[in-house]
Amino acid sequence: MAGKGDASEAPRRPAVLGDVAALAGVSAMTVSRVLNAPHRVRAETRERVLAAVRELDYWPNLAARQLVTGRSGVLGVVSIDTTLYGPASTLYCIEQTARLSGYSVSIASLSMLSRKSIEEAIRRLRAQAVDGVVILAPHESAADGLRHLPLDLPVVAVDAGEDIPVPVVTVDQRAGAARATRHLLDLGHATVHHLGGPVNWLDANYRIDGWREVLAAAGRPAPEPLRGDWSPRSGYELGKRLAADPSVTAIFVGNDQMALGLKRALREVGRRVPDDVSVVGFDDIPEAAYFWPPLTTVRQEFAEVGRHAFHLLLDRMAGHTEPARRLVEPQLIVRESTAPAPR
Amino acid sequence: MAGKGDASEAPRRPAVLGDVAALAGVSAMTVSRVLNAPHRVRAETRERVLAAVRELDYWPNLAARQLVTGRSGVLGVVSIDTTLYGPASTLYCIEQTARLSGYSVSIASLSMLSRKSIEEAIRRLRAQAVDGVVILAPHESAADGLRHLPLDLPVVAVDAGEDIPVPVVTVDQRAGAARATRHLLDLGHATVHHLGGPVNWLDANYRIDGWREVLAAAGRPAPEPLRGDWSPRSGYELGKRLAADPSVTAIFVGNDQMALGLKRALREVGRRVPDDVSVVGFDDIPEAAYFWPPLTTVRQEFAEVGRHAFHLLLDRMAGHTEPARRLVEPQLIVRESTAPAPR
DNA sequence: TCAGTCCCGTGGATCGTTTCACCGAAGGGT
DNA sequence: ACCCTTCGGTGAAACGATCCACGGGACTGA
Repeated sequence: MAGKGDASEAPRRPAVLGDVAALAGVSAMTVSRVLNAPHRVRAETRERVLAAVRELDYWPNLAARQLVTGRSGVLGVVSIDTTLYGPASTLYCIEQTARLSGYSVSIASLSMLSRKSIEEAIRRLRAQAVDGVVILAPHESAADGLRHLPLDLPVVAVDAGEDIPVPVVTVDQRAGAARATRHLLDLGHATVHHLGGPVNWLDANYRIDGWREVLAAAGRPAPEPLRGDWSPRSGYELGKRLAADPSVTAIFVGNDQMALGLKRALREVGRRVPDDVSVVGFDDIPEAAYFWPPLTTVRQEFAEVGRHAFHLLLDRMAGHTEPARRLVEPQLIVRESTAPAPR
Repeated sequence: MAGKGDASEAPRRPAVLGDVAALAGVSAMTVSRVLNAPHRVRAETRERVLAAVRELDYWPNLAARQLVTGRSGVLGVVSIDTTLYGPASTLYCIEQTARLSGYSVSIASLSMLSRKSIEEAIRRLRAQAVDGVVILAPHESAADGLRHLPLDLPVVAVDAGEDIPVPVVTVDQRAGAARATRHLLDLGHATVHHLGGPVNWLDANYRIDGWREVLAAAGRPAPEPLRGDWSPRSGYELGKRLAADPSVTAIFVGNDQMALGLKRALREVGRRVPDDVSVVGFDDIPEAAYFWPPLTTVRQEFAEVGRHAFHLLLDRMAGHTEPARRLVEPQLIVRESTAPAPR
């Protein structure tokens, strides 16, 4: 009545290293070698061991391994709201890249960035014995947390400020904003208004810097920027103010979602895009090309950011400690929401 | 020159349980009790131990704990493309909920759902000794993977099909689609066309079922549904076909992004929404309220899905094994993209 | 045949925590 | 003064993989 398979499969206890060794007729040491330094074992023996591994569906117990090696093969990612397009994309790409190198990733998302919440998240990840951490910290109040990190934990930050003791990879927000602004000036607009992100978001501030610099270089007045919260709603609310001012003909918006809200506000008062006012967004979310009109925007290569972050982290874990700042170039995507200034 | 703090802080070896016991003047056993069953220790002793814990900044080594208990306090989430709004929101909420109960979450995102890739992801998570797994598997080809899960691992699925040996929590897609379709019929449209998601996505199919049922019940003809890939681009491409047919006056679209693309196609041939044709989407992404016109759509409460998934998983881990199917009610959000049928 | 490699086994220590069985001491209620 | 409960200590054995030092065997090439 044994059916197929051996009759003694009742226990179902997951196989351990010793079982593999026994089945392959080798010692535990050899199995361990096959797993961790395959080239040091003769091909024939190696095959025999691997066959046993497959046969028993053996997978090494990471906890045991970690206990002795001190390494876990797990990376941590701490991030604010992974529902946002940017963090979500970056996270996704970090995970994909990490997996190819045999790492898993554990997440700790924050509903709020502060020194306390970051420290708390790091502690949780560290308790899990992650080998390294990527912090997605596009927030000013995160900087404080980043300056007081435990020194023995490899960390890299994404979109963090300057003056940070860890490597940072970030999209060159300043350059992106500059490109957007210059594009609008080149179209003949007298000046460019700005609807930016929240006050303590670093990207928001860098974008304002880039925008201001270009205006200054061109000798144009820089209107006071408005600050939204990234949501379409805030773009709409603040957009109503801009829409009411007939002198504004060009608006650079801090992200695509707010641009969407802004465009609705413009439409509601009968101002056409791009005929009456030109709009440039930021991010190039998948929807942007299908807004009406299709949105001119600045594309951020989040995938590249993720890849860089991972590789910088690997460097860190390998002991290289030069703090680097890796800039990823954004790209202006010209679509149909911008046009020459009306006269 | 010791400054503040003790002079012997050179070694910096993280404290272990024994250190705490020594400092508090109790045995290791007592420390362990304080950590795992605090009520079994007198308040005074407990305080002394906790003080030592704080003093040494002690955190238990999870690997060691896990090695003996077999529990890791880590949950796994396997998901397709966490960049999509639905999975991202669900994941976010699972993580938030899990954290409150002391669990961490580890992710395994898939670029493709198949039995093989699911098994592989599960294996990776299981090697990390996760205590349980949530699978976000809105895909038909995932069903095969779900039917061959290891029996000893607590699993719950989100958005999975029927006939699955694990608990499932899902939004009631059929009901959502039915509501959308009925809404359009109530407005006097002769029939409702459908632009759906990819063939092997379960939600897409359930939505088609719901749409068909309502049409059948009303005795209306059901046009052949078109199938996109969720992207605005596909909504646009397929939308051109619908836009070219003057007899279509009402379209129910499988998600908001495709609805966006569709609306662009309609606009390009001069058909107005909602005057000439009414459009209903699905998901209620944050942008939907700011599309032009604001999109009538079916809202999915992903947060609730995440919470339910987590609690079902807790049940499973506690040993309750009745397979449940928990339905979350979607909600029709009527905005301005729908109107009475033109005559 | 000899020296030099390369493979692989032995036996046990190690990582840090939980858990077991048992027992002693202190304190409260009757 | 008795019993019972609660609190806490002892000492050691797990958990499963890695790592160490060493040495013996098999193979190669000259």
